Amino acid sequence: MIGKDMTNLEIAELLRDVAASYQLRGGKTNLFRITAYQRAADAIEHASSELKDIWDEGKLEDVPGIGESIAKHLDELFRTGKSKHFDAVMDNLPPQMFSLMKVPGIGVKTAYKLVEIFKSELSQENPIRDLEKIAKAGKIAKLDGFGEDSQKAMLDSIKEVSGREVRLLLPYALELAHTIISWLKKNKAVKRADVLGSLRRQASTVGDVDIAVSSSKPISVIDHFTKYPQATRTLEKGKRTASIIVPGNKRVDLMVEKPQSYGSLLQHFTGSKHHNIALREYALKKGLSVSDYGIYLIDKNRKRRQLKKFATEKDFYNFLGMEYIPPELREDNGEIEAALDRRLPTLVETQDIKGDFQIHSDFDIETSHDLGESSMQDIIKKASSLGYEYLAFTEHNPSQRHHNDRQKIDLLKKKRKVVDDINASLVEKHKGTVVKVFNSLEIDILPNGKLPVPDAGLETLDFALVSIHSSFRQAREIMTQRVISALSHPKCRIFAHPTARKLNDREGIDLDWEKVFQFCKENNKWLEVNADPMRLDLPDFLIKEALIHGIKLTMGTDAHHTDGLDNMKYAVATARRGWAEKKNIVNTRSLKEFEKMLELNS
DNA sequence: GCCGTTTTCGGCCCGACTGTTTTCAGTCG
Repeated sequence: MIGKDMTNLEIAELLRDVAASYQLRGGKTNLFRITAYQRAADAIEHASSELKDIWDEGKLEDVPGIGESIAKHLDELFRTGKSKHFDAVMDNLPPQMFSLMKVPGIGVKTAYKLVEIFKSELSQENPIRDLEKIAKAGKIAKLDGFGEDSQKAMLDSIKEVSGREVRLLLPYALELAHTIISWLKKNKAVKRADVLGSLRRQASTVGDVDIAVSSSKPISVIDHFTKYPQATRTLEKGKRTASIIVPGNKRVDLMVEKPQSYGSLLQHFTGSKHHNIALREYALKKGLSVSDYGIYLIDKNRKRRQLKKFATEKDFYNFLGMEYIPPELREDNGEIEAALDRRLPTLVETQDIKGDFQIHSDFDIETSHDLGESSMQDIIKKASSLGYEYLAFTEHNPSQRHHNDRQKIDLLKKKRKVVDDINASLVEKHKGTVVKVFNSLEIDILPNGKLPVPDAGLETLDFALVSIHSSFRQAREIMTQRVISALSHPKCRIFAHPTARKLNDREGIDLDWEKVFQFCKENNKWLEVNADPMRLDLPDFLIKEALIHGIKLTMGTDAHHTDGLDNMKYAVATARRGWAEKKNIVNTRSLKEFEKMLELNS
């Protein structure tokens, strides 16, 4: 494989393999080099742009965790397809061991030992499958340092590892978490239970579910937890924590803490790991040692003296001289510095939203894509119940293939009249009643950047969304021009689900975001945060970039049924992860303000 | 190997659980 073609994930994996190799060759002397490589791997895996592009711009060393040395090796990797240094470190180590390490419970030492012993039986193509055969034959239990229990655990892990590829989307993860919390609350010893981890930080997908319980009887709580009826296996069970596997091979972790220290546990277990590490490193410099039990004061000899406990997270952050940091921001992305300077954003909330800007009704304009299932009237009723003042009907454009321009225009005029009639009938009964519906449309951006709707059709609209539903793999320059060309029409105000990604399914398109951001800023175009749990698009890291460029966002649920309007909270969550405030979101404005913004450019 | 609101040298987050052990190594989050 040429280095240039490597994805961030593949490069991260390579660096982790290098770290593992160092661990094997004298882990003691290389202790910090190992963590350095692991940190670099983490940084690259979480980087918001492709490392290749960062390398193109000569900015490898700007990535935190990549210094002079690793940058040099990566440069060689990108130029020539390999790094002599990485190769030398991994030289003489059997490649099978790196595969075996993908099985939970098998680390560097175990993997190496297994390959040494079973070298002839472990193929390079699928060593995990071969290991399963070996374990099934009972050969693991007979080894020094292993037994029946570890052999069984190994077999269970191998069985689960293949089914764990797909990460849970937010709604399913939430449902799972709440089912388990309901079960936990059947135990009287449970004072309080909370969803923590990446689910509390509202990440777009969730790998496992973390739950914290406040209780003075942890043993009883843990015992009850491991008896969860749907659990397929107990992974571990201690005095304070436990883990189970539930159907779908999802892992659920539990931690229990006494009420007086519960704030510290919430903080610790919410993560992210990187946030906590950065926080603890900062604390150390201040003579404080942070753990999940609280904060220790340390003396000159680095001895821990006194433990300060925290019942709430707010107390915890304030003690460190910081503002309370909302969970969505805890990614070690500048939030600690901002919290120290008291300049954290006041994040947008669901109740700030005054309208939904992507809804598909069942009004049939003969679209090429899917039609909505609910009537305009039912949607208005639902929107009113959510406290909205306005909304936009954004069915897909009439299909290209089955209509000539005349027919498209007729269809759009028909819809215009229906929307006008509805608006004439709407009266404000009380605050939070929909008083205006906008006549909009979600228009495909054709591969050549043109719109499948003639100008006379566009004229019937209040404003339009444009989005990509085909030819996802165009080259960056072509794709960028395609988007800008479509957005150039004065009626086109919103670029909907801009990356076109589908979580667990499809990567986003390749765009020159810098150019798109600049175009949007200069021409008063808005970027959508799509609330569909499969999309959550713009993604959080691009939202943060867009806001730095001074771009405004809109929020739409992409609902095809009245139930879909309830998804707005997921768009809000994604925007919060991108540091968005109320003022950054167009549909937090009053109807009057929004209409003024609309006139500006149309 | 990385990094800097003490530092360009001397630090580097903190803890739980398991299995096979007689005090701990390995793995994980």
